[in-house]
Amino acid sequence: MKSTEPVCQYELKAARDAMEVIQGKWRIPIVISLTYGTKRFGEIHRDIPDISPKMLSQELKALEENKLITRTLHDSMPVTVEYALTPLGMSLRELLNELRNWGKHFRDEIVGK
Amino acid sequence: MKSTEPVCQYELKAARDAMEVIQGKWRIPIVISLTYGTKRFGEIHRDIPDISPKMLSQELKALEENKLITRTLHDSMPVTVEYALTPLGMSLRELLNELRNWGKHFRDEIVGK
DNA sequence: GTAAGTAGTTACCGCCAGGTAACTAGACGA
DNA sequence: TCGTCTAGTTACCTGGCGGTAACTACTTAC
Repeated sequence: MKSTEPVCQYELKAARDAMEVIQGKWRIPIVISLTYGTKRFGEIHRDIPDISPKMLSQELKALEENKLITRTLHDSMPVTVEYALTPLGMSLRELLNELRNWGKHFRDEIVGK
Repeated sequence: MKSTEPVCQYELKAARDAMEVIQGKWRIPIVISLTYGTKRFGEIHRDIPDISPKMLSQELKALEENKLITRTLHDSMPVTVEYALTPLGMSLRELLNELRNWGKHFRDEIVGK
């Protein structure tokens, strides 16, 4: 028996691309937080209390580099910064839904039982 | 402004549960390989040539512990071992589809442009 | 007896994701 | 002038993910 599934090589690559962008402990939570609308640094931090400012800052930069979010600086009295999903970031919606659905399913099946 | 999205805490948790199981460089590729049917150690290895036997063995164990796959030993002439998806593993189908779809989309948008 | 194919295991090592703690810097209010 | 809000930055450290190489143990074929 030689190479088993030549077909799946392309499929594998696409899934890996997605995982690379999504990978890590904090990116998914950050994106989910932003699906509820534009938010400031501190607001995201309040949605995800156990992230450190260092990690939040670092992951926001990474997401911005991947064109999933935008960073907008407002010159208001105390300088505020607004983060928002780009269309590409919003296109994660379906994937996030499946992630949540399966997460619930998994918890019911394994942790629940 | 205080806590921003009390709703999203439950959603966040589910997505995190899913990510924890899926996380890492090799689990998704292994599961995808097994969606094409029951396979032996060497066959999976041929589908994913750049994984080392150590990592493959390690990740297969983790997937088995999470009840996503089963390991069956066959006492044939050369002992063979068959890995197969459990129903829970198969329930990843939709999530994997979204992962692939979005991976392609991302590649078109970012790498392509 | 030696090579090749089954399915792994073991030892060793490096890098970086992620955590903690402290610090920065400007503006506002008491 | 001290505390609090804004939004981060910097230094330091640890654990584990993942890589490489070598080795195990059994069977069949040459």
